[in-house]
Amino acid sequence: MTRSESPPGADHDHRLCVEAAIADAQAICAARGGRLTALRRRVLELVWASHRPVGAYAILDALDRRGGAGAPPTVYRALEFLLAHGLIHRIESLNAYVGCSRPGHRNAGQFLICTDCGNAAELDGGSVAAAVVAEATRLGFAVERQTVEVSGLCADCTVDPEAADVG
Amino acid sequence: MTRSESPPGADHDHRLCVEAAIADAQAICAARGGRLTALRRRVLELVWASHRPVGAYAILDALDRRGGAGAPPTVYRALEFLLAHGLIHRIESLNAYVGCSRPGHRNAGQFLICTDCGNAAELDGGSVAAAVVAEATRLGFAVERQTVEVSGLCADCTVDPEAADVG
DNA sequence: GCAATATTGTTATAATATAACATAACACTC
DNA sequence: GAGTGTTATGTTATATTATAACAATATTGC
Repeated sequence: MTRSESPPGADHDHRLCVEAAIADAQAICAARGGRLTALRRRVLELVWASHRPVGAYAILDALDRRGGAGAPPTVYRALEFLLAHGLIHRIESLNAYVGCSRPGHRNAGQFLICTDCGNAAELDGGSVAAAVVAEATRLGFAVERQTVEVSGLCADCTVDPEAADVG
Repeated sequence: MTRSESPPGADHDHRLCVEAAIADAQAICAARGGRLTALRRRVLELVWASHRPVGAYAILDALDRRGGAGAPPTVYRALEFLLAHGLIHRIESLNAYVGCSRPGHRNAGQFLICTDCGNAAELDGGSVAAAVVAEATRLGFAVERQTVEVSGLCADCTVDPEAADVG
């Protein structure tokens, strides 16, 4: 249930990420009475297939290949469930979905998205969220939800733009 | 060419916003050799019809009613031009477009979006942008572009949720 | 087992966006 | 001011993302 706070990196063992994500999901669903059905679990695994945000229709295709379900609502409903329980995030600027790296830890949904390798790293967001709230408050605005999506080059791709095409 | 930095407010004279936006656009296009054609100008006016982000198809409908052009590419190309020249912004979380309140001033594209009245106020973004860059840099990430979209209740709607349904 | 609820299947369609190619307008030169 | 290259717009078709509406099935609690 505990994971590194730093971005994925080019050389990590991604199976551990997936295992941890599933374990977290089971724990959270158990605690909250949500049902992590086979379908929802498969969708969660597919979202976690890499650290790159995945489109709903890519998930649908992958399900199809594994003999899974056949229509968009199947996937969108599973995504909706996973979003509601904080197990995944939606990346607005990509219309895509990515696993939440610290479910249950009330993170603000802030992402560094590498334009080279496509990986999205989640920030813990304390200072950025605080700056947002401070600025908003100054203008009399009551913050409910923040979407912070920063694109650029991640550490791996800054060093060697070829290196980091990794799950 | 100079405008208030504060959010629109429920009682401002919106014609001044539109006039200023058009004047800015003319100045910027003149300076940069871009052509603010009749179509592009009409689309810019339609985006500026309010401080609420507008969808591409809403613009298309409005053009139609005024006897304008008839197909999506018409609108999307005009939006693309206006985006490229920094005259409008795209709100990713709404798939919609809103006028840039300070074109030419290299703003970061940060927005406070009221869930009640729908208005989107643009931040100047110094402190938030700085926090983002600081956090990213700490992780070795080179920032290229930021998307910051904060939803919540604006000052007008916090005071009186009925009041601010204004351009 | 049976009723109530939650989940998934299925069909159709809405909403947003772009590709590809044809035509028209403009702007520059001679 | 006719010819030419470039930019802009028109047009048709289609891709991509997402949801509505209703039927069927599975699960849970009794």
